Formats: sequence, structure tokens, C-alpha cells
Amino acid sequence: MRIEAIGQLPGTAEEDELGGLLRAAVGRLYRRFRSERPDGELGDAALAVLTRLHKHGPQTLTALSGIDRVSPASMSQTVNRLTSAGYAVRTRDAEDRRKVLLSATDSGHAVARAARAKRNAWLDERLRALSPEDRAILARAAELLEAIADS
Amino acid sequence: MRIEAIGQLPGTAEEDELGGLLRAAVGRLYRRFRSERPDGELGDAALAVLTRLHKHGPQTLTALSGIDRVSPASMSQTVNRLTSAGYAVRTRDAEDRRKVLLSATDSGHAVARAARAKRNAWLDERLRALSPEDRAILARAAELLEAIADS
DNA sequence: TATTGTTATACTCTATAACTATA
DNA sequence: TATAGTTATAGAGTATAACAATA
Repeated sequence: MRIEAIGQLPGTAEEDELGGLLRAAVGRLYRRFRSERPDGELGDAALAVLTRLHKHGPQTLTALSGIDRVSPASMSQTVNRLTSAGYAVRTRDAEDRRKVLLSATDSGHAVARAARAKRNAWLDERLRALSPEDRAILARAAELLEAIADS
Repeated sequence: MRIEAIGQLPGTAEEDELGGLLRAAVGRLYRRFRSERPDGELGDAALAVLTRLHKHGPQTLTALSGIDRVSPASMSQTVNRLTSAGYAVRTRDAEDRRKVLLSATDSGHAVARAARAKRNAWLDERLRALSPEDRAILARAAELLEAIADS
């Protein structure tokens, strides 16, 4: 606990506080999202991968693991849950046979659509209650947060 | 930049899409936060609880589980990790002996301070790179996201 | 040798069910 | 009976280490 010595300088207090507030808000909202999961459905990591395959088409395992900053080993296991459920398939790349392309199956696409509709219902309801200005702020914030996650 | 859509046709596809974009951004950033965890440190759930005890003082178990929308059983186990590490203590409420008050220990407070400094370093760096306008947007967005998580 | 992916193992986080203790 | 909390058990998600296959 010697790191206590790292004090926050007065001049940087505001943005320091923004970091803490942002982290807390993202953490709480993420856990809230997770708590909305209906029984027997895919977990959040698997659904995020399936949604990506649904929206952006086939991807290699390494690409998927890079996107979520997760180890390839971890992503391989998440993909196992999708293939076991019949929502995705592995295809060997013909040109570079080390690579594996993941694709959503027909039922995978259907599940991705349905899950989004169900799981975002309560979020959409809350967004509709906001002013157009606040929605615009959140739209811009979503872009900024994605950019930060990408960096 | 979707922010230009202010005042245009609220009620249709745009806010629908906002929900999906917001969920994706929050999910990706949360996983990014989690990937920054140094080896041997507390997990994100345990650190979130410790940070809360550090900032807001002693709380009952039920209160903590309500804040993170987690079952009391789950929170009890998260608290077990904190007490095992010596970062928090349980105290029986004298007036209602069913209740348990959780408090951060001295080393718990120190860890909360240190962990915040270490884990937010890269986030603070990215926030400093933004324009004051974008930081203001994120500050307001943090409030909105907290309010949504609370609702 | 380097890259791509997998399996084995272990830890965190979460849930439900069954339980104790107190009100 | 109702409330506050715990323990037991199981599943999702993650990591590292060790491995195989291909380039």
C-alpha cells in the first residue's frame, strides 16, 4: 500500500473525478444490463459475440478476442458455448488453414435479433423518457466510449 | 456524428439504435476496464464494493446487494473475499441483531485509494486528450447512465 | 520459428436452494 | 411469519500454461 504516495494534484482533480464517475457509471449500468438477462439465455459475453457475428459477418477467433480484449483461449471457450447451442459454426479458412472463421447460423441470427429486442426493452423505455438533448448527449457519449475502448 | 440528429423525428429507428449502441459501448468499455486489472488484485465486483465502503462509509449487506442489483447471497460471497483479504470487517448491528454492517479497514481504505489511482491511469490519460466539450458530454452522460442504472 | 487456435485448470462473479438467527 | 444473512452447489466468464497444426 505504498502507492498511497501517489497523490492527486489539485489542478487535475476535475478530470480525475470524471474518470472515477465514468468508471462507476459504466460498471453499474453493465451490472444492471446483466441482471436483466432472462433465465436460460446466453450470457453477456456470448451474446456480445453473437451480436457481432450477426451484424458484421464472419470473423476469425483472433479478431474476436482482440475486439473484447480477451485472451484467444477465453474467446475459444465463449465460442464453444455458441457452437454447442447451434448458434454459430466454425469454418476452416481455405487459404490459411490455421485460421478459423466464426459465423452465425440461421438460428443464431434469429436469437441475436430476439435477444436484442427483449433485453433492450427496458433501456429503450428509459431512453424515450429523456429529452432529445439528453439522447443526443448519450449518442455522442456512446461514440466517445467506443473510441476509448478501442484505444 | 449523430449529435446532429437533435430534434429530428424522435420516436422511430434512431432511439432504437441508440439503445443498442449504448449497450455495446458500455459492454465493451466495461470489459476494457476489467482487462486492465493488475495481477493478484481484487476483481471488479469486490473492488466496486470496497470503493463504495471507502467513499460512503459502512453499509448493510442488503443495501450493498441492492445497489449492484445482485442477490444477497452473491454479495455475501463478494464480501467474504474482502474480509478474507483483511480489507473489510463485519459488525453486528446492536439494535437489530439480524443486520450486518460492512466497513472498510485501514488497509481496505488504502487499497481502494491505490487501486483507483492505478486502474484509472489509462482512462484519465484518454480523457485528458479529449476536448473540454467532449469531457462535458461524458460528465453529463455519466449522470444520465447512473440515473438509468438506478431506475 | 512464428502464428492460430485448442484444451486443462483455476479463480471471480453470479444465481438458486436450503439453512440459521433474529424480529 | 417475515426479514437479514450465510453456506452449498453450479454455471458463465476469464486467465495462464501447455499443446497441436499450419505458415
